[in-house]
Amino acid sequence: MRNRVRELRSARGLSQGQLGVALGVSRQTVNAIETERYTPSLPLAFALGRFFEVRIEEMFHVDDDSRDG
Amino acid sequence: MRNRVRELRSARGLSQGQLGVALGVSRQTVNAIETERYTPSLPLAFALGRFFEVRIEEMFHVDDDSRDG
DNA sequence: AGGGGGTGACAAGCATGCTTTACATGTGAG
DNA sequence: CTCACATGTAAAGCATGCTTGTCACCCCCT
Repeated sequence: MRNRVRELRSARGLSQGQLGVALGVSRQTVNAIETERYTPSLPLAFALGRFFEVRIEEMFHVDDDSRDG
Repeated sequence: MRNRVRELRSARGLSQGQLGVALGVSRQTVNAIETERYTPSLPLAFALGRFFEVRIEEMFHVDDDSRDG
């Protein structure tokens, strides 16, 4: 799942750790999402969308590598 | 995670099984989402949004029962 | 030389999404 | 009554999200 989390985070001058605290997840989770080692859960995607004030579909897009599209 | 999947599905006259086929998941998965026994993954939420042509935030909303909001 | 912040990654372990299989209920048609 | 279909739920098992802990590399500062 491609995403713009790093872009949105660094535009706000935050570290991965700071974003993790703001979202209630670990630094490693933020890192893994940014490096696309895994796809966040729907609740975490909502938390990201709320935090950055963007729609989920603006932040994530399917990369043609998943059966769910 | 509250959702409008049942509403959107029945408005289109589809069974849970038919929706499952359209989404590439099992009938039980559709049922469990509609009865809110669990929250779908982000890829499945995307598939639902595409199928029903609604934004994810229009279809799901957090129910104050999750730390991720 | 040493310390600090930021990042990338891996491992073990627990929680949850999703599958198949299976059983129960209700409804409408023959 | 029997059949078909839609729905609700449960259990076992596999896949994945997320945690803590740890190691490594970079850059900057002292």
